[in-house]
Parts: sequence; C-alpha cells; structure tokens
Amino acid sequence: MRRRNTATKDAVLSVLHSTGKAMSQGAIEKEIGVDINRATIYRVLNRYCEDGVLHRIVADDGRQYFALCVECDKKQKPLHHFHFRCEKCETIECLPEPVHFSISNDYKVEKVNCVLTGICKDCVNS
Amino acid sequence: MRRRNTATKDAVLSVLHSTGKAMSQGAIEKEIGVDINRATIYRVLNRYCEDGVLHRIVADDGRQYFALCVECDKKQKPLHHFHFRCEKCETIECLPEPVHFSISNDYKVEKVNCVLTGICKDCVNS
DNA sequence: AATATTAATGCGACCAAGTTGCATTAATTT
DNA sequence: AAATTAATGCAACTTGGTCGCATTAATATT
Repeated sequence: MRRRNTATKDAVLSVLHSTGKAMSQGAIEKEIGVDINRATIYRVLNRYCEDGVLHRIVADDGRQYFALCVECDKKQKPLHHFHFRCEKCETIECLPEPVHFSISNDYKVEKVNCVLTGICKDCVNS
Repeated sequence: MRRRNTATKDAVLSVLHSTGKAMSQGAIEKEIGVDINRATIYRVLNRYCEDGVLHRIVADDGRQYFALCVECDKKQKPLHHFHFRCEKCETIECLPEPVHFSISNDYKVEKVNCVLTGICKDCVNS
C-alpha cells in the first residue's frame, strides 16, 4: 500500500506550512482555495498522522487539530509540548514549553495531550 | 434563578461519588440505574460545572468527562492537575500530579486541559 | 394547606465533527 | 499502453452534545 503523490496532499501540507499553526479540517478547507471534499481532507490528515508527518491535537472544544511535526522540530520543541488554543482567532499553536510529569510505572502512558486555552499574544492586543 | 433539589441531581452526584472517577454522560447513564433522559443528564452536569461542583475534562477521544471537585480536594490535588484516560476500562482519573508551565505574559490563559492516555494501573495487570 | 412561580425534566429535532461504503478517477507499475 | 490499486467524491451514517417547547414538580407566597 505505497502512498501516491496527489495535488490534494500537497495542497494540505502547503496550507499547514503557510499558517505555521495547528489547523482543523474546517480551517484547512477554508484556507486551501481549491474545492476538496471534507472526507478526503480527513483521510489525507489521518494518513499524514500515521506517517509521522503531522500530529493530532484534540482541543478542549472537542475538535481535532493537525500540526506539522517539522514545524515542531524547527523550533526545537520537545516530543511532548503544550499547545495553545486561541478562542478569538481559532487557531492552535505548538508552544516550545515541554510537558513534564511523573506517574507511577503501573500506568502505561501512550499519548499526551495538553492544551491551554485563552487569548493568544496576537489577539490580546487588538 | 435559584437551584432546586431533585432526585436526578442527587443520583448523578452519587454515581460520581461512588466511582470516584471522571465520567462521561454515557457512563453515568449506564451506572445510574434509573432511567434519565440524555439531555437532562447533560444539563445537570453543565449546571454543576457552572456551580463549581464538577469540572469538565475533554479527553483526546473528543468527549467530555466530568469529575467531582471535592474528590480533587480530598486528595489535595492542585487546581490544575493531569488526568489519565484508560482506553481499556474507559474511565478518567484525576491524578495528583500538578500541571506546570510557563508562558509569555502576552498570552491570556483561561483553561488548562491535560490528559494522558493509555492503560491504567488497574487494567495493566489483567 | 392551597396557590403561584418558575426551575427542572422529557422528548424530539437538530447540529457539527468525523467516519465509512462504494463507485469512479488517476498515480504508479508492468 | 494496459493493469493495478491508492486516492477521491459523494452520500449516508454515527456519535456527542445542544436547543426549543410543552409538561412536571420544587420552592415561595398567601
């Protein structure tokens, strides 16, 4: 099941690159310009997550947001980092702040999902 | 708009007390014994959150879970604490582990939502 | 104790996010 | 150029959660 290159996949990646933030399917659909089916966008995003190109954040609004893993690398973000969801501009940002925790070895931790919510620095002064 | 005491509200609280964990509407409905409407349970839960009796956690499954704030107090949990969602027994636990982070003052942080996901200590040995 | 007030409930309809089945299209292999 | 099968579009569906509205019942008032 080798992956194939398509215009849709490229378009999704380029939108994520250009905004530099984590985006929901809806936000991507709005920004992407061309008309791409909702289900297709979800499938592209899910595939990228499987392939380690994107990571998925579930925010406290219950929705999924997707962010480039490369973006995180560039800014030297740790594997598990905080995310900030701005309620005004409706974007999610990967923060350089690492998530630290200690937990009994009896627990098997598989995923870490930390989201701060509020007004981001761009929106707080406007 | 003074709150009124009802059997439904008591039943919801007592289920949460008896399990000692954060529960979704669905889990509460299953455990509660009596037949209570879905919308009503949600309304009860939302009211309790407004009143500071419960707090709401949105897990990485995108669903809302509700936990007693008193439970947290008892175990001396900090205001912002980690939560652990077990994928096997489908419960969420409030952990005593506090959430620490530092972020630029330019951001206005209003909510903190941190969930670890995996297999809890009760399920890992079974 | 009887009545008035209005919060709480049940029901059904509704919405939004996300997924899935299936026929069709098109990227890669041969 | 033909064959293979991943990717897409569409519609239907699922699930979590909310809302409007008529009805019920907890509290306040008499």
